[in-house]
Amino acid sequence: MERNTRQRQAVLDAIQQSRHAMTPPEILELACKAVPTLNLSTVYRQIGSLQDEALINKVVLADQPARYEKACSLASRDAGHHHHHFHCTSCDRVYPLHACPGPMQDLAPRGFKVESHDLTLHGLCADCRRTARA
Amino acid sequence: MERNTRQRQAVLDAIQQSRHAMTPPEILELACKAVPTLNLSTVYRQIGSLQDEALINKVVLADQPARYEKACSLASRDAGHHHHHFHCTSCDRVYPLHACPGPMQDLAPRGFKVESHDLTLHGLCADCRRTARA
DNA sequence: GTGGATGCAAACTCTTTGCACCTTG
DNA sequence: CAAGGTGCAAAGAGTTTGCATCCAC
Repeated sequence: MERNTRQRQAVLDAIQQSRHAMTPPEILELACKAVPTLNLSTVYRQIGSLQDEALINKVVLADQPARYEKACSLASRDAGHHHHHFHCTSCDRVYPLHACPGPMQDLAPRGFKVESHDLTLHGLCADCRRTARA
Repeated sequence: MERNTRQRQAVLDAIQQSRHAMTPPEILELACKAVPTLNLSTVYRQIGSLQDEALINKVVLADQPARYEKACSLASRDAGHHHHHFHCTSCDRVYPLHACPGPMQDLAPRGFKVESHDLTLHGLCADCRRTARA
């Protein structure tokens, strides 16, 4: 898939314009504003090719539906820049984080070899925290 | 659910005897050795009540099927002792970890409030590492 | 004996796929 | 015009539920 259809552009735009990772139904809803006939199957298919082309990343958190975010091409590291996520327990949005606690070999039992890690923080995002205080 | 049926005992035994977290089909397969007529629905229902009773924990890692592990009642902290997991990329097993890098408030953007975190390490477990070296 | 648990089948959610029609290059 | 994409509907995994039967208490 690489043909530049309206559907493809609508899906890509939806994901790139959002500050947080979105689920396929959310992507559909947003992209439908540009292409009303857009179908969930097409969203899934485009999500598939956009991932292959490394334009977007799949973000799956424990016990959460799959979400997709724009691949932040930090100009430096070519493929999937290592990062983590923050999950707001109030609005249920997932935001990218740019910090990382670093290597984790010491947390594993002796004999285990750590090759990578995933970290998710849960709490209140700035918007929800502000609202909660009002 | 609290009646002590053979099915309940078989499901609980299967989960408690394992050193690693198991998926529902794995639990079924193991528990079927004790109760051959055991059904996946029953496994799911028992998993549900065992969780309510805090005898087992659900472990869901990104892009992985749900798994269940015995709740390690460290005698100290009553409910769900905070811990993380190690996922072996070779044998696909999930092991509990007992170490934790600690609080993570500094990794979140300003304005965000961190309340908890999930961490998963990926790599080779001791068994697979040993095999790989042979 | 009776209410809760079980087994089976059907329903549900999320995702993928087959196929005829439509669109991009 | 031809290759590839789209929309719809149906098929698949994983999990839940309705219901008649069964069994622990």
